[in-house]
Amino acid sequence: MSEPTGLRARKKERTRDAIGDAAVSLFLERGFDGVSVNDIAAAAEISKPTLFRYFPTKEDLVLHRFADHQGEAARVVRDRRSGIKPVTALHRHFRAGLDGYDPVTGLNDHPEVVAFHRLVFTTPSLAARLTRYQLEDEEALADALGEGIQARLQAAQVLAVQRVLARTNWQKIADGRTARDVHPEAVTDADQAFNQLR
Amino acid sequence: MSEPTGLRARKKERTRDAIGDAAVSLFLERGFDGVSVNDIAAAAEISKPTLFRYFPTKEDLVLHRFADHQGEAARVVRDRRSGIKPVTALHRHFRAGLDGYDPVTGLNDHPEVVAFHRLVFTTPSLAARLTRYQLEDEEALADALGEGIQARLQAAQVLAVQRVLARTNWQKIADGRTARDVHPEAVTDADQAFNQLR
DNA sequence: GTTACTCGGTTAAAAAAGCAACCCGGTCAA
DNA sequence: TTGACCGGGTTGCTTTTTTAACCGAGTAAC
Repeated sequence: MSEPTGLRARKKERTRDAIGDAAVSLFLERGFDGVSVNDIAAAAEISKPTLFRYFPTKEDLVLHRFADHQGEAARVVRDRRSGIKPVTALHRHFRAGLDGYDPVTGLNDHPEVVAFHRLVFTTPSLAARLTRYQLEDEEALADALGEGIQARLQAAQVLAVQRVLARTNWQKIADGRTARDVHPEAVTDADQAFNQLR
Repeated sequence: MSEPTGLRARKKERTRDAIGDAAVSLFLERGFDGVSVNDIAAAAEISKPTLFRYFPTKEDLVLHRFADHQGEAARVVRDRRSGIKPVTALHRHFRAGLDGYDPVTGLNDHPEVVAFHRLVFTTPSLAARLTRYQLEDEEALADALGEGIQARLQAAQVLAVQRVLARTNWQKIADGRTARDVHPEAVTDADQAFNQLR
């Protein structure tokens, strides 16, 4: 099933994970600006140049978790079964994320996850960089949807919807509610939003 | 206190330990000839050339634990306090090893240690290589003792004594007795042997 | 009696990592 | 105002590791 991973690939992935995990846990502990890249490199037991070989900027040390979902929307559209409309496929995918309490839907009450979201949303440079990721995502989705202004508009709207839904869910959880408790209204919100898109 | 270990040195040491540990545990499990160097490299998650960069031959994967004590006798003689005769210093050092149940004295009943000794003593190529290590050790000790045939003879005798004592202890433990039980007679054996050397 | 393994060990080239030194913009103090 | 740090990144050079291919000896199959 899984590709025949050589030693090289396996170790690279491990190093990447080690850096990312060390970074996030330090950030959650002392805040984005309270941690230097030197600290992270030391914690991950790698050198500074190596760190920057894996992550181009300090921000990416946080956002790689979003970056890993990069292009997901476009993929969902491309891989949909024939006869299914793009928006429907995206709707179902989001719904599945909700049911699985996927962190990207905002519907996850693990303390670490909610702290992580707070970190991202309350650190300006991170929020800024995040929107850049979302723009790239939007372009990819637009390409998957077709050409012309119609596709671009729809892509923008879909991602805007997802963004709002995720933030809404996260906000409710940040206010102290549990994911299971919020789940029903998250579903109806999503149904309503996606239905309006059609 | 401890040397300023850079990343490089730290990782090298870890890699070496990983290889050595993987090798020994596989050998104990399936015997020296039941394990290929490829198996060991795979278990240690390194490539075959890397393995041979750390250990020149397959035998050394086992014997590095002895190699780590290489030159110890010579060092004991050189570092003895003034007024102490070499044989006395070596005697006291061996006695201290006995009291600390140092594996090199054979007086250690940890299952892993006794299995390890059996592995070494019952695998011809290992036993052969081990005597080569002991010869080097002997030369170093001879140099520490002085020059001429006198020093060489004494070095050979001291190491022969230690070898016999260690094997005797190990044999008793291999027969099922505990190290603590064997300890008193190990001490009297050592006292007798070293006294005869003077 | 080839052929085709396996196993210990080596080689050459290329990828990756380490190290030290550096650039640039900020900040704080003399 | 200068000068000395510290922060995020970068640059070159060296060391380490992976990879794939190979050698030479043994050995089992046909």
